Amino acid sequence: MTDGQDLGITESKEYATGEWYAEVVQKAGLADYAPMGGFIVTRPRGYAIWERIQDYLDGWFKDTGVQNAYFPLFIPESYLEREKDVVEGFDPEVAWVTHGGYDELEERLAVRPTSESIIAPFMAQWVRSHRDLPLRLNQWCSVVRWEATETKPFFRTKEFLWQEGHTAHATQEEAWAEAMTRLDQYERVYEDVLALPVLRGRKPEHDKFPGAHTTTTVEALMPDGKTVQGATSHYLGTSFAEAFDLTYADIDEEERTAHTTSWGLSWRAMGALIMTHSDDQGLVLPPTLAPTQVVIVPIWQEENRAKIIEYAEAVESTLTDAGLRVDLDDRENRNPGFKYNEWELKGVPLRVEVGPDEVEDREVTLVHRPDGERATVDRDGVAPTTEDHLDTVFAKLYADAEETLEGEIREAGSREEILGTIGKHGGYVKAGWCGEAACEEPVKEAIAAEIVMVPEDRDAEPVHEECAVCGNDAEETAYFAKSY
RNA sequence: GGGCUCGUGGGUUAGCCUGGUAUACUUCGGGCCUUGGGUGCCCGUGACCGCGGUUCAAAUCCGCGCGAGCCCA
Repeated sequence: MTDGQDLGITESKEYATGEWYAEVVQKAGLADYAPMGGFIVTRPRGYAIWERIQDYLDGWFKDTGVQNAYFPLFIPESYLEREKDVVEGFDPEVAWVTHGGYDELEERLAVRPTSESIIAPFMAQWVRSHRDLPLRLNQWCSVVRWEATETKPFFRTKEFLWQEGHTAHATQEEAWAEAMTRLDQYERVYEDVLALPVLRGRKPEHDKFPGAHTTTTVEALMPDGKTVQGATSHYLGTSFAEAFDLTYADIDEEERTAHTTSWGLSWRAMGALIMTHSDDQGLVLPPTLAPTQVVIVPIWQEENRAKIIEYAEAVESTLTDAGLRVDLDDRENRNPGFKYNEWELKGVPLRVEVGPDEVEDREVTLVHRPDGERATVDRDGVAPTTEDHLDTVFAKLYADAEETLEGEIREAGSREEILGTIGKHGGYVKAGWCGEAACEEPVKEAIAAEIVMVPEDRDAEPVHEECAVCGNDAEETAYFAKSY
């Protein structure tokens, strides 16, 4: 036990989720709080996770016709105003630059809260004919939204890292397909990389991206029963193209307005990752993202030390040669128990122990981070065996998260039942809904739960015939949940 | 938006009520010791969130800020 030494995690995930989360983020070395409220410093171990998420997504984007570009951090006010819905949507949380050095600027500059209004004008310039379409641009950058509400590392910070994709297409069908391709990729990155099952859906009309025709989302459920909007993909229709004059000459020489999309995933994905898999021992990472996938801890006595280190080093090169990310922890002044605890805190998915017993029998002992399961396996073929165990660790994480999700989708037929069910269990509650934002209000007021999504398929039959709140005919199924 | 709690070396913390010398663990640097779940010893570096007030004297009391966390809306 720690016995007064607070090297590890001291808060309980189950009983003090917020404090626990803050402690994991800091003690696992992912981030520190910056001197300005609402900002964080991302440390190398945290940034490495983000880089891996980037690597996966960026590769898929490029495989599907996307090109990366970079647009300025600042957006002139006059540009921002060209799409009035966007201005109104983000106005309260835009940070403004008013001075350059000692001089007041003639026109103030917005720190981008999102970049549609600076990217679209250039897309309009670059698109002349149908031959220039589709145009698919993406940028990895940070944006600033001056949130009034409380912040939490990675989940909600005033500046956050993300990617924003912006595309233009000749037809609605193509643009819609584009939005779906990106939603598929977001679902895939959550499920295959982060080991987090998600729900796919649409945002209700009153909660769409400002100016969008349709906003689609992937939602992940956190262990405290709140949902996180994991990523969004918007079909913007022609409204943005109209505002920015993004038109093209079609094959029949007619001038037509393009259909556009935008889509983004932020480092909030990391917040969901940490929150879901980690435990009272500290960080838990899936092998796909862990900066160190395997840590080798040698266990020696004075007389056999050289032999054991040599054996451990050989195991290290075998695993490294197989392409795994391996650390050999041969620090002198730390005993094995200390090292176990430290690497568990830092989220290394698999530990390899080699001591006199293993050397004697030409074996190694593997220990899974999530549950401590151990297996002693042959030294021969240790690389493929280790890879199998890493796959198993991933599967365990996914299965746990999936089990949680499946048990947390419930139904309710009345306002009281919605309130009662979410109040008692958290999670998602499906209910019939007439489509009026007004029917969300009583639920929002009472327990701060919202309609976080509706089914992707607009024609899907509602779960009940009547709106659970007003009793009128239900148009669709609303998923109510508390949200991060 | 409303309420509550908290802020002391890099991390964790004692001291605060009852004003006067700041405690310990850990990290880090140096030295010794040496390992199957946070090993022990010695030396060293290192802190009272900011501003104002009360006072001979403020980490401590008061006010205002800033920051963090929680609860409610």
